[in-house]
Amino acid sequence: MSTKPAVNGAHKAAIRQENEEQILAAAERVFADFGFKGATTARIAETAHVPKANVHYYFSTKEALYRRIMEDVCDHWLEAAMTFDNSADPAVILRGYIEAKMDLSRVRPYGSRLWAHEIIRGAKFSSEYISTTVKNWLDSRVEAIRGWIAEGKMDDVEPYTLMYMIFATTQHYADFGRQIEIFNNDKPLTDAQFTEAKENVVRIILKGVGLA
Amino acid sequence: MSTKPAVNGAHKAAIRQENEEQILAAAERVFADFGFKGATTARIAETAHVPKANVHYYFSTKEALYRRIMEDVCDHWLEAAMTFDNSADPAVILRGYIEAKMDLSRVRPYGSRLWAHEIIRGAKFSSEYISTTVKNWLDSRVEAIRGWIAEGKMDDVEPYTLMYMIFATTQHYADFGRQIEIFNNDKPLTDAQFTEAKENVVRIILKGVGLA
DNA sequence: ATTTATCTTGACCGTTTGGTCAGGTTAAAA
DNA sequence: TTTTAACCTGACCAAACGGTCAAGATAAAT
Repeated sequence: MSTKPAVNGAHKAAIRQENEEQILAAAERVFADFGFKGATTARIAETAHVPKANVHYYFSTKEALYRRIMEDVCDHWLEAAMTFDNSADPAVILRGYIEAKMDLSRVRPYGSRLWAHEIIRGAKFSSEYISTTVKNWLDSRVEAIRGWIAEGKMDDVEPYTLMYMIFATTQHYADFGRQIEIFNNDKPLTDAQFTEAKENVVRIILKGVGLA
Repeated sequence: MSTKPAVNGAHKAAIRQENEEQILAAAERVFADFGFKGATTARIAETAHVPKANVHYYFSTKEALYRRIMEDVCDHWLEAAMTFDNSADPAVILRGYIEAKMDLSRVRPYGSRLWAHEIIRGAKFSSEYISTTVKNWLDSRVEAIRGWIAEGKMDDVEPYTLMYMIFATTQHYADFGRQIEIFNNDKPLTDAQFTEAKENVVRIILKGVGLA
């Protein structure tokens, strides 16, 4: 019985896609909460509402699953990175990048936390990605900032320090979200509060480097 | 044979103290690197150069050891917090606090990383400490900042956002030290580089809030 | 209707984990 | 010198872990 005739093997493909997505979403949460070693396949399975053996059917090992999620996180990060183009006005570019990173922390906090775990642990899985892709991107932005400084468009600040400050502050809203929540009387920041925080971060940094 | 006569039970006490210190130092490193679940008692023992059973002789459980270290970390944090007094000039106070926190990240990076693990995981062991001691401290500093703003001494910025920015940026140099190292051509920041970073962080933030 | 390929899962396995303990050693007290 | 209290540790254990597998269910192809 059953089985929509459907075109080709559409149903099977849909099942696969839905299960993979469910497992990936669950794994992102669990890895973010407990780190690679602390996360258990049993908990990932439970969170995804599938039996543990099914997790291994779709992803051969725990490490394979972890690497796959790290790729996704990096893809999203690269997307935000692209908002930092070299064309327009420095103040516009920095504002856009800071806002994009703040929004990323708001919308995908688990990815940021996962990244934090990975780095604190010593970047065992991703040191190559950092030392190539990310470093190349960062170095080119640092050069852009040096150019702006040379043109007298902004203060003479150490560019890496500025970039680290942006990384740290924006990601703090994801990585230390629980702490912020406690300080905010055990309530998550409202959209209004978050928007206010975002505006203040932009304002302080832009003024701090002489762009306001 | 042997046994320096020594005064009273001085030798035994010294043995106890040295072993406890060795185990605590090892545990701080291992917990910081792997988080609570990821850290193993075997690895802590190995790092401390004592048999695993000896770890349990001095600290009943892994959790007891973890809690003890969290206390030590909090004590150090409180020390730095005390540099943020309400008396002097806002610029002097903020500069002093930022520098103290930067130095803490440099000298005791493991403590900062341990804290990061703890918060990312949801602050299971320390939410009470945060919602009482730390929150009281933070709220009183926020009030001080509001006072400075009211007196026209600095820009009208959202005080929590400013404090989070200071937390995030200063702790970034400990928590994401490995990432910074990779960006710095796989070499740890030299003292000169770190001093430059510290000065830049102070300068950008002070100017950013209208204190320079 | 039959075959084939994919999906599903309870039960199982070897390893690692936090923690225990008996029996020994060493140093302080009597 | 003897006794006592503290320190030390190899060997061990039950629980939890990542991963496997055989056997069944379901859907697509023939």
